[in-house]
Amino acid sequence: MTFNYQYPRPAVTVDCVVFGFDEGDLKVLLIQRGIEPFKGAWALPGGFVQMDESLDEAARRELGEETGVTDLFLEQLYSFGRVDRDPRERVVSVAYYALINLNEQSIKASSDAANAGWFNLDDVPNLAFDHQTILETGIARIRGKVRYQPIGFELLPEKFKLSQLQHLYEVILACQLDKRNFRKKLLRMKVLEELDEIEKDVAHRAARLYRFDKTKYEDLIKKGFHFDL
Amino acid sequence: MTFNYQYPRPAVTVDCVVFGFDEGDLKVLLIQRGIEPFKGAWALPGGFVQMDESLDEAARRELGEETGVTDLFLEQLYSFGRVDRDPRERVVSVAYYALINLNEQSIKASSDAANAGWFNLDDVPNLAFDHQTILETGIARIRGKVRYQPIGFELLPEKFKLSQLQHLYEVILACQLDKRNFRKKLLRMKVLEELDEIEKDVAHRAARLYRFDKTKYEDLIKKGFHFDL
DNA sequence: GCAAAAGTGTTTCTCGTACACCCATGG
DNA sequence: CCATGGGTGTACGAGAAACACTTTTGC
Repeated sequence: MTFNYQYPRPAVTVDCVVFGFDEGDLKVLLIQRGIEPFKGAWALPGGFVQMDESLDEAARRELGEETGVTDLFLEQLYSFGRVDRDPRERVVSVAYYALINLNEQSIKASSDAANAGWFNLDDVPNLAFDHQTILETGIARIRGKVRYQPIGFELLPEKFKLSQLQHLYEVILACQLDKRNFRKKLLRMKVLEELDEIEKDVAHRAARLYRFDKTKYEDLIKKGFHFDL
Repeated sequence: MTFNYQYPRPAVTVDCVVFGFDEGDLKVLLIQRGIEPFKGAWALPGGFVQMDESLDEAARRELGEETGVTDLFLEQLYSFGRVDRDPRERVVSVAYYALINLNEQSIKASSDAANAGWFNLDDVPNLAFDHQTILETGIARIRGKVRYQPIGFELLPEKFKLSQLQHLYEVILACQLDKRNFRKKLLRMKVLEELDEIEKDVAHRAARLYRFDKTKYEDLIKKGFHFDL
């Protein structure tokens, strides 16, 4: 069975830049391609958009199939349409980026792809297609967005220490932050809920745990509050 | 002649939200549709992506065909892919937004479309397809982006008065700004070149003209400078 | 008692904000 | 001389930045 159209059409795919944070490093999920072209090369997870699903749905479906994770932060990134970005034929790819906490979730490390793995951002191999560009666009996006949107929390467990949060920002922004100033700033914002719990079984003073309070955050936004760094 | 594919494919279009500023108001360019569906309704300019052009090229070509303007600020906005966004068939639209100065450029007010016109933002009619959503996304984008990227200058003539710039910001951000503080802030940034020229033939004290210095701006960026409001 | 991370305050300085009057020009 | 918009300075307060020591815990 084939489908006939009066004019030629690009194929439409979604590709996902999935960022994970595993208690120290920011990583990205890659899939090793099992078929040509670029067989054996690493690539971003993705696939064709079906006719009965929206772009968002396609991205979420692909991610579920390839990682087993369905409940994550997912946002459209950019669409890539260079004429020759796929050697076989014209393909337009709508890229998404996702944020995931690698401690809480257990990620299905493979699927129909030959292999899958988490790569440290400065240790990424050459990627298939224009996926290097897509990845760079994704990195630029979270670098920019983390400063004025509370997306960092998506990469942490629900309950976290302030030092974890600070370290996350330091990794993403590639800079050093002052502990006291960081704490003052975050706590002054009033978007963190201070929990009664503290971490357990550590060989040093146990840290207090916090939780991001989305409700409070949204209330503040309505009042004109701007999250900033 | 028809084109046959093994799997069905969405059609791919580009749609453009073209913002213009005409010495007082922020406007958007709309086209009155000459054909079904939504014949007679107003819509964003746009059209199908050809197989031999990238998405950016498609947007620029459509804009050239419908407005006669080719040299303008154009940036990808978002891709829209709701399954039923076009009643005829599945269409994925990659939306762009463009900024244009309506004083300097003379806009070809029509083309193959039945009619075209500039609409004040709070005077936009019901739009075809999901173009209302696309327009709102575009408005949200410039509202957000104008604060931390120097895109406002794209809407002004090359040489402008500080009061024009301030008024532009007031319109886009829908707020009042203090004249003295606004001037101090902008001049402190050192991205404006103070020209020797002043405006002519006005029934009041003539204003000094300024020009945005892109080179200085890019130098500052490299040094870690952040444009902000 | 030592290693390792948690937690805490003060000072300085920059910048955001609020605010009112005189200036230049054309008609 | 009047209407219109152009142009300027200061005082206050909030928050950014810089900076070092004590606390708690497990081993």
